[in-house]
Amino acid sequence: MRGRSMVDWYDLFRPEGSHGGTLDPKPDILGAMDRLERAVSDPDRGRTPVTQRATDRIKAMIASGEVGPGERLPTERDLSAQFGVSRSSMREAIRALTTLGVLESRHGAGVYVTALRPADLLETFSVLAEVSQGRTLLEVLQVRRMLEPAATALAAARASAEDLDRVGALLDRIEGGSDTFCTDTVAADLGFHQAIVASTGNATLAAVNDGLSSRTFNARVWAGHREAGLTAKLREDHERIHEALVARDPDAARAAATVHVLRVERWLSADLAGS
Amino acid sequence: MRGRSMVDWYDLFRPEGSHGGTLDPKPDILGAMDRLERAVSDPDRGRTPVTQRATDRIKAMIASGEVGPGERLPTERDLSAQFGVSRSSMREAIRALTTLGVLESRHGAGVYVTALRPADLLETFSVLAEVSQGRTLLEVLQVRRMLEPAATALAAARASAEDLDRVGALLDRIEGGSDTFCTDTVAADLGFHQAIVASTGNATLAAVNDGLSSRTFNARVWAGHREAGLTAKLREDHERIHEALVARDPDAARAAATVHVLRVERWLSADLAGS
DNA sequence: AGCCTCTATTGGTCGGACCACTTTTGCATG
DNA sequence: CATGCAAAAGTGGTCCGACCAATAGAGGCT
Repeated sequence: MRGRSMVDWYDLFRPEGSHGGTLDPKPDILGAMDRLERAVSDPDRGRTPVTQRATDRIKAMIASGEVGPGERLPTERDLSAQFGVSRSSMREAIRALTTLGVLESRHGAGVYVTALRPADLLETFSVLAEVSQGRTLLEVLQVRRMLEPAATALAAARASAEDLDRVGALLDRIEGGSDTFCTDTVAADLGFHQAIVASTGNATLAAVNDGLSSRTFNARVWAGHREAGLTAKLREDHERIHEALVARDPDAARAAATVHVLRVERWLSADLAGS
Repeated sequence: MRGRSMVDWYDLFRPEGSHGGTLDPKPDILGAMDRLERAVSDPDRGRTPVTQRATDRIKAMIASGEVGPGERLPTERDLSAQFGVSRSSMREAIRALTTLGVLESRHGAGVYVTALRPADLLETFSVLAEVSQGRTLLEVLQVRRMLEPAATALAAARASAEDLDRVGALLDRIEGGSDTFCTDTVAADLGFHQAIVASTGNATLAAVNDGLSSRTFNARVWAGHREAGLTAKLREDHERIHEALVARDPDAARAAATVHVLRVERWLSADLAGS
C-alpha cells in the first residue's frame, strides 16, 4: 500500500483536503487563478505534481457528472488552458487515465470517457497474469480455484440457451486427441471458460476472471499436456463441465470446474518443480 | 475486448510480428536505425503510435531481463535517443507503465522498475470498486462472496500466531455499539479483512481482494447499519470470524465469512431498492 | 572522520511548432 | 434538389528546446 497512489479515487468524495476550497468559479478564470497560485509561495500547492492535479481534475469532472460515460471531453488545448497546465502535462494526465481504461482518445476526433464498464477498467488487470512467473503463477491459479467453481456453478443455474450454444460451439473447436499443435485450441479453450463465466450475467466477475487468465499460460498448459500425451484428459474436463451446464446442475458444475483447475494447478506445480 | 490494448504483453513472447526481425544489434545504432526506418516509406511502421512502440520496447527490456525488478532504467533522454522518439513521447510511454505499476519514477533520481509484485500491478484495480455504483457494486460483492469465504478458510489453516495477533488487534479497534461516527472503525474493518486475507500467504489473492474492497463503500455500510441500529450485528460477524480463525477451524471460518458478506450484500440490495 | 555546501545529473513542466487523422463545410455536379 | 467529392477547420500525435526542481554525489570545511 504505497502512499499517494495515482488511483486515489477517495479524494473525489472528500471535501478538498487542505488548501482553502476554491469551489469552482467561472471556468474562464480558472487557469489564471492556478497560475496566480503557483506564482505566490504555496509550498503545499507545489507539492503535488501538476500532472496528478490534472488527472484529479478530470476524475472530478467524471465523478461530479460533468461528463458522463461515452461523452466527449473538451479539447486537450482547452483542458490545459482551463487547468492552467501545459499541454504536455495535460497529455500525460490523459495518458494515465487512458491506461486505466477511464478515457479513450481517438486521433483527430477527441477524447472520450469510456463506458466505465468493469471490462473497461479491468483491462489493465491482465498484466498480472502475463508477467507472473513461478510462485505468483501458482497464486493466480489458486485464486482461480476459488472463483471458477463458484462461477461455473452460478452459470449452470443462470445460463440462457444461447449461452449454452455458444459454450458448446467453443467446446467443439477444442481439439481432442490430435497431436498437431493448433493455436486455435488455445483460443477456444480460453473462450470456453470466458463464455461460461460471462453467462453468469456478472460482468465484474467475468472481467476479473478474464484478467486471471492468460493466453501464454494456456499455451504452456496445452504444450505441456501434449508432451505428456494428456490432452485427452483436458478434453474430458471440458466435456464434463459442459454436460453439467446443459444439465443445469450447479453442484456437478462446481465439481467439474474444481477438478479442471486442480489438474492444471497440479501440472504447474510439477512443471515448476521440474525446471 | 478492444483491439490493440495498451497491455498487450502477448507480443513479448511472439517473434516480432511482421516487419523483418531486427534482432537487437548494437544498442548504439538502434536510434539511428529507427530514424532511418522512419525516413523511408514504411506504412506499416507508421501505423502503430510512436508512444506505444516505446512502451513495447521498455516492456521487452523487462521481459528479456535486460532490466530486472528494482533496477534503474537509462535516463529519459537516453531512452528517447535510443528508441529514436522524442522525450515527450518517451515520457508518455513511461507514464503509461508507471500507471500500470510496472515502472516508478523518482524526481531527480531516475526511473526504476518496480518489484513487479502482485500488489504493485493490481494497484490500479481499486478504481473499479471506487467508481462502481448500483448494479456493479452488487456484482463486486458477489465476487467477494466467492473469494472471502475461501480465503478466510485458508487463513484459518495457514495463519501464523503473529497474523492472528494482528487480526485480533484490529478487531478491538472496530467499535461495538457506540453511536458516534468514527472513521477509525471503517479503517479497522477494512484492515481486519485485509489482514485475514494477507495471512493466507497468497499475495495475489490479497491484492485482488483489496482491489474489490473500497473505503467509501465500507463507510456507507457502517453508516447504513448505524442508522438502523445494527452495528452490533456487524461486530458479531467479525467476532465469529476471529473465533473461527483462532480455533483454526476452516469450515467455521468459511461459514462465518459467508454470513458476513451475505449480510452486507442483502443490506446493499435493500439500500439500492430503497433509493 | 563527519558534516556541509555546491554542482552535475535527472525527472517535471512549459510553450510552440508541425504532422496525421477526422469531421465538417461547401461547392460542383448529376 | 439531392448527391458526392474536395477543401478547410478541428483535434489528437509527435517533436524540439528551454528551464525548473529534486536528488545524489563530489569536494571542501571543521
